[in-house]
Amino acid sequence: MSSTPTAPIARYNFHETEARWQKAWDERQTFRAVMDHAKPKYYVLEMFPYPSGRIHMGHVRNYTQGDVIARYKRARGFNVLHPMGWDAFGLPAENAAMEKKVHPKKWTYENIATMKAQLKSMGLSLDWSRELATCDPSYYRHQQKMFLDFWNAGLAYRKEAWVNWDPVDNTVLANEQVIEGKGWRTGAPVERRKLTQWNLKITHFADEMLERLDTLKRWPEKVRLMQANWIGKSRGARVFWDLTDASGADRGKLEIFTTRPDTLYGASFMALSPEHPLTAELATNDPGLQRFVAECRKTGTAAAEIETAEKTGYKLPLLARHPLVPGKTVPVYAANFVLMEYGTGAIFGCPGHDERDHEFATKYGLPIIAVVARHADDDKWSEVDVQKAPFVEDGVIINSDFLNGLDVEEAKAKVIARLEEIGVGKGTTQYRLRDWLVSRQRYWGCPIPAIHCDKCGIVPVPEKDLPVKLPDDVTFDRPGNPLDRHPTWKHVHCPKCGAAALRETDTFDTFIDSSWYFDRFTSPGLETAPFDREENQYWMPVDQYIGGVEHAILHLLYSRFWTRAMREVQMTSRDEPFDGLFTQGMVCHETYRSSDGQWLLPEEVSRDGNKVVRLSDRAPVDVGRSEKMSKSKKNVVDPDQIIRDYGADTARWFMLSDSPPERDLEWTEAGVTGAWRFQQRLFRIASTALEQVPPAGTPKPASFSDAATLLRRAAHKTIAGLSADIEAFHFNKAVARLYELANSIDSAPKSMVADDASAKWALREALEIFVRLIGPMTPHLAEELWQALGHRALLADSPWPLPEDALLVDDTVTVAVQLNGKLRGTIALPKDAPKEAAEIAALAQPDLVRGLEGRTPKRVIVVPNRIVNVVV
RNA sequence: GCGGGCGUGGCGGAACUGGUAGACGCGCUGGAUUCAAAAUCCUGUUCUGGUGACAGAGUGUCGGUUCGAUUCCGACCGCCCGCACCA
Repeated sequence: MSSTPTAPIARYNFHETEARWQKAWDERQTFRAVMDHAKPKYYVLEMFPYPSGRIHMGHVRNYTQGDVIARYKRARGFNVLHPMGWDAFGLPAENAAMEKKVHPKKWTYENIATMKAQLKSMGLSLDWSRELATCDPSYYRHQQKMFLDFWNAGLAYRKEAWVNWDPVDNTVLANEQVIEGKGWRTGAPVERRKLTQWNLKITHFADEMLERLDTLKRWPEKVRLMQANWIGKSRGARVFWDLTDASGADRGKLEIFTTRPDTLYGASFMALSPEHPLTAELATNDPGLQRFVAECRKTGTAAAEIETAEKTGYKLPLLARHPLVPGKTVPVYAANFVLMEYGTGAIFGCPGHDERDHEFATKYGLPIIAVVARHADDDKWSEVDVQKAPFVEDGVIINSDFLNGLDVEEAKAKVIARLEEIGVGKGTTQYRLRDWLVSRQRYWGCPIPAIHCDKCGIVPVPEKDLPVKLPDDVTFDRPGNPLDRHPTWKHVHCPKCGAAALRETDTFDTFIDSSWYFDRFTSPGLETAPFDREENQYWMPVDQYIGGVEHAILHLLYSRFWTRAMREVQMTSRDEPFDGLFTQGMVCHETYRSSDGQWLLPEEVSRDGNKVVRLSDRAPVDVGRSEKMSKSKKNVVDPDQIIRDYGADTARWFMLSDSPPERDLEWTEAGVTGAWRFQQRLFRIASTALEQVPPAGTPKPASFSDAATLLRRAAHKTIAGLSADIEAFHFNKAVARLYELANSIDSAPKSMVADDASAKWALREALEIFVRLIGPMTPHLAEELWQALGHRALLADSPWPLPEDALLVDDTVTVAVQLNGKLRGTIALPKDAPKEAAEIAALAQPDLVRGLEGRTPKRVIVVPNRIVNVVV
């Protein structure tokens, strides 16, 4: 028998294993969350997906990260809520309806079924019993009810405003759906239209939402900054200027906003937005002005166009009286660079100290007055020539009567006080944030529960009539909103007077659907309310939210608003929905192009030496830089295929390796096979070690050999380090630590004395620790090995290992010996050795002695347990 | 223009509050195993010089603080992200 080769250790069969454990978790409802006041709760949530058809690698990365946290927290004894749902309303469903002649509902639910199966194959620790889809009337009925409550509380209103209109699709577009001035789907230049639309009063909470950003300690600084910039608070003043016509007759007041009231004495013109009501009024009998306004409207909103667009103005037949300088008047223009949406739609021009005003004044030959001088030493200052270029720095106020000699900040306060005193202005705060326009002329969205009655005006749909359900029998043969042309749906009776009336045919922006789904997860299926107060109180807020940084403003801002709106109508007492936020990086891949410019899929090309060729004809391929995976550039890898070829654990492991989770990850074939090989290697290491370890439950030996202690130290240090890494989202470092422990376990048997029972016990201990530590990352392999180790309970139900403190510190340390700050050698010292001993040992270190060349040390710096630096 | 981030081997990336730069992985080198290959195992791998012990250089560039700087400060160069005619 000795000539018979030992049977090769079986390869890890991930197909069979992963399916088996997924079934086990499913059957035992392992991840079902139930309220339990005896345990601390932990709510882990990843941004729910839009059911576009198939999951992509971005999803895989997002849900893997969330699953690591969820499984880890669960092992640490938390009552974890980790739900999943579908952001199921939206434009792509309608586009599919038009292009593929399939009903949006059918298309959406089929996609959900496909994607759910894909997510299940990843082995995520999700509570699927709480699954929801926002397109389900049982979900959106509550949304409609909340909207009515907000309306009632004055947080929802209709207003006429300039909106982005796609002339091909015949619908309003959100700002984010306008890319470089064109509709994102049609590519048609977006028009500006004045329409009456529904808005939510997000500005009501502008200041609170800004202030509270500072308290979101577990949010990325970057996201908080982006939100702060978006809200855009600036302090300044509103100033009223009396207008006259050329003959001096009174023409009313003009209100402007400025952040630089200190430069009021430098005013040389006034400028109105082309969309300002006064401009419109004057245009009625001024064809030249009409042409000017029309011209301004044509200018695109693209950054490049704005940058290069010349400042142009149209002189109005008006003069403005300076509020502080009796007798002084300045001309009034309509100007293309003044935005109606910000401030009051009117400004005063101070060309001496503003780039834009300077350009305008130069063009129209207006006076340029210096009112701020450069601050010099002491109380001195030097005037700056502002004729060629404006002086925009802080300085000392000059040529400004009672403000002279003050610095900018002092002058602002003083001039505001004076304006208020004489009643021509007041200090104010201005926000960049605008109210949230939520109407969409689209079918596949939540109907807005309102009725238009000729007699009663806009009437809310009575609560008993909710939900206003979307009709199924609609057609997509023409562009525009199918609800609007539905034969019967919109014809109703007014709930107030009973007369014939029309239903609102706009639907809500889908960002509303995603503004409260995390609350709904606390009470899925509840019919009487959006959520049960007690359940909601128990589970909310979300402890850890994970998603892409592309939602830094929109979704996260809207959700923060919706939470406050619910508070306003006494549904909750909460201010913020997300306690912790993590924004993950994108998944990228090289791009490939054939010589005729066609994009190629990664699976269509092959590396041939150092060249890349097309598989079909070996033609050379241009390799482009790594970019975010996108269908349009075809640089996508299908998660399904990866899971089929390598298994879910491999995909998960690769997603966590190497790249820090907040940074972009480059998907490579080599990386995946590397991850796969490690899974196989682990299985082999464990199988080999299992042959040597004592049975489960063998008592801990009274003493340990050196080899045993070495391994135990490695294992216990890994517990401590890995726990810290996971808490800090350093998954790449956690992976590196696990490689190290795997290497230790692998080499341990080789250095083990044959009959060292303590080392064998330590080997089992290290293996058990290792298996528990990989549990959150590669749960299937971990369960398999856990069972192989002789455990009957699921690893998913087993607690996280705790390190023995005594094993976390070494009793000897390696101390570096430096000569003039340069490393010469190292010495081994007992931990916490006295400084004197360290110095003596260091000065005896042979490499140092040689380096000293007989010189006497001038000074010796000893940093305990770290370094001894000898200075000569 | 404003705001923010980042520059470390051939590559992805480590390095706690200033204390042995390059952990871990990929790739590559040489070797073992094999008829051969794949897989696996062992060895080496920042650069330059040297057979070698070793020496010198080195974290975008230039300077500063310090016994000691990837880390702190100043100036510059490059890349990335967000916002942008916001008064």
